[in-house]
Amino acid sequence: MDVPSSVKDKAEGVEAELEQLQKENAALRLMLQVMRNKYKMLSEAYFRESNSQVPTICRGLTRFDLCEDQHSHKDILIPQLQLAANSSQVFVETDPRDESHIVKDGLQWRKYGQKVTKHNPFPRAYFRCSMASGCPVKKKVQRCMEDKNFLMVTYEGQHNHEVNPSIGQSLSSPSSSAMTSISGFPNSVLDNPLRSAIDLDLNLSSENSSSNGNGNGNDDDYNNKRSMEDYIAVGT
DNA sequence: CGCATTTGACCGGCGC
DNA sequence: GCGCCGGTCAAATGCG
Repeated sequence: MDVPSSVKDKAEGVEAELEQLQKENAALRLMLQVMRNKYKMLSEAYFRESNSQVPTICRGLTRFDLCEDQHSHKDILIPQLQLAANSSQVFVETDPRDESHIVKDGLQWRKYGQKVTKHNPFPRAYFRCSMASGCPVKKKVQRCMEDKNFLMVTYEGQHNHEVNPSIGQSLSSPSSSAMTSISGFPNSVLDNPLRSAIDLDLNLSSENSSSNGNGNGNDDDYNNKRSMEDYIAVGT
């Protein structure tokens, strides 16, 4: 019983895409989980602080962390978001056995410390930007406790030098197969939480359309991708 | 030999 | 005041 090679190719293509989508789905689930945790912490902190009338400092919380329920807390969250405007967090999928803390984000970093923190058994590595002398940007890299396949990378500060615009693209290079920006990395234009969510969706589609081979897919591939996306869109 | 990394020591902020 | 914890420093070490 012969199966036409074109059908076989299609099936393989769909399988590959399915695998890719499953990876992305895992990344999104993880992100959602982290967001839930942070939102829970934030809301608890807010209700605690609002009782005592003491301003809440929410360093480390980012715009996208808060967008999930922004409509109900819009008024109180905005000042806190501005406090965190200089920091951002991304997730990078890596081999869980890889302990190098290396994230290929297109910048040069110099490691200056490593610590084991209380709530995460995995060591946290501290890096400084070494692309220009005196650049104040730092990043922290730590394996995500919820999913060992991901590194949590926290950037702080703004570069005092030119940053190649293509760096943003390198963030989702094959070496980091699922890199999901949580919020306002200085070189990514994420002006508001909703924009972040929209970008995320667009990335899913655009990554799919370029992830399968040379990026010059033929019409069949295109149709397969469309139907797969349509299928997923209907299913959600 | 120069530069990057490692790692224990140190410091400052915060809560009790 | 004390202890805990996260972040940084700096000497030792490794590597090209």
